[in-house]
This record gives sequence, structure tokens and C-alpha cells, in this order.
Amino acid sequence: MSRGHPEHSAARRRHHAVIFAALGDETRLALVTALATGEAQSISRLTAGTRLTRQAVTKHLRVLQGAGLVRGARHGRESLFELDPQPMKEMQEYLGRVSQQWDEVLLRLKAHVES
Amino acid sequence: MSRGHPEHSAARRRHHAVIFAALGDETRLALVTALATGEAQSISRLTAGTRLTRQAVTKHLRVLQGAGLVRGARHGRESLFELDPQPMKEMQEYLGRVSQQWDEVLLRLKAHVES
DNA sequence: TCATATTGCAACCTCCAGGTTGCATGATAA
DNA sequence: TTATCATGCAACCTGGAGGTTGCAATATGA
Repeated sequence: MSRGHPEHSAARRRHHAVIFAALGDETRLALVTALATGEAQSISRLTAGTRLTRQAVTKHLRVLQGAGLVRGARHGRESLFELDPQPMKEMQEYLGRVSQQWDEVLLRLKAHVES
Repeated sequence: MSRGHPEHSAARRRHHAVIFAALGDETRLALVTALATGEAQSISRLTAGTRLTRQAVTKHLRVLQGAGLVRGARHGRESLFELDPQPMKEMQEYLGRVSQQWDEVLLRLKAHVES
């Protein structure tokens, strides 16, 4: 199964899986959307948009933070979270590579058939 | 929290979450990679690359199928699975929109500061 | 026809993600 | 100083994800 640098690709795959998994939840996607406005927001403010508890939102933010999608820092008595678009761009490239590979395969196949 | 067409965006978000969640697993990413070579492959063949049971792989394939990332069809006694790159391209665009929105916000912010 | 290969179905197990509640703690406005 | 606001921590609960095993059914090659 495509072993060029087994440990390398395994670690990369694991990393990608973590980020995808972090994005693979409705609530967390909503949080990302809320933070995409640019403004860093506090936990209670982010909770206001949901029907969940503050603790639930906090856990989701921790997951996003663990995946590097979000950075958090305390300011006074509230802790503000802001988006970090880097991982999303990374995954965008990843998806691009895979689907592009697929397209190239189709082209080769077509060329082979027509020859 | 960004309510333009509440039901619409909620349904879209749910859809996106399902696809991201399907990609958010190391084993399933490996399967996607294996299928990205273009060749449709049988369950037992896909299992050969793993340390898992055939049943486990089957379940993962069902998940991928449920997200539309993969299509399966029986051929004789074996059922072959092939990739469908469409959802991946969809998610690629999604990620592009979000990070682009972020970049635009930063530009506006910068312009505002310098004015 | 018969042994074998490939799959499907179903029951079962374990663990953790997602969620809640209750209480303690630090920052703030009045 | 004090009441209040925002958060952190910890215990707890529940359902489903991920995995295995066993058995039945269908295709296929010899």
C-alpha cells in the first residue's frame, strides 16, 4: 500500500486524520464558521450561538486547538479563541493532490484505450 | 451565528461534517490512498494491505460509501470499490472559501489600521 | 460435482467522544 | 470590598465507532 517512507507517510496520514476528524463534527464546523469572521471570541460568546453547555463548547474548542485549527489565549477573565487558517490550507492542498492524481489516472487510461 | 438560510446552511454543514468525519480516520485515509491509484479493488485485496480483519475494512468502506467518497458494485463473487473524487473536490472548495474569507478579513483589517 | 475463495449478516465487546452537572477560582465593575 | 461574570476542573453518563468472531450463502475453478 504505497510504502515509500513508511514512517513518514504514516505520521503524515495520522496528522491529516486528526485535522479531518476535528472538522468532522457539525458543532465544530459551526465554531469554525463563527471564527472565520476574523474576530477573536470568548467561550461564552461562542456558546451563545448554540444550544449546548459552555463546557461542551469548551471541549470542542480544545479539540480544534489540538488539531491546530484554533489558537486560544487568556485575556483578563475571558479566554479568546481565533482561527488559524494554516491547517485548512494544508488539507486543501492534500485534497487537491489526491483528486488530481485521480484525474491523471483517468487521462492515462483514456490515452491507453485510444492507442 | 450567520443565519441567512438557517435550514440550508445547517443541512450543508451536516453534509460537510459527514464527509470530513469519513476522512477523519487513519485507516480510511489509507483506503482512499489505495484507491487513488485508479484501479477498482476488491475487499479482500484492500484488506491485504492492513492488519485488520476483512469485516473491519468492510465497515470502513461502508462509511466511505455513505459519505459518497467511494462507489461499490458486485462483480461475480467479489465486490469492487472505486473512488469518487467529487466530494473531495467539494471539500477542497469549501476549505478554500473559509481560508480565503479569513485572508480578506485580514486585508480589511490592515487597510483600516493604515487609514 | 466439489472444494475453495469472497462476501454478507449478526452478535458481541470495549472504549471514548460528546454531553451534562456541580463546585472552585480568578477578574471586574460598582 | 463584594457581588458577579467568565472560566477551569472533575466526576459522571450514554451511545455509537471501531474491532472481532462465527456462520451462512454464493461464485468459481478444477
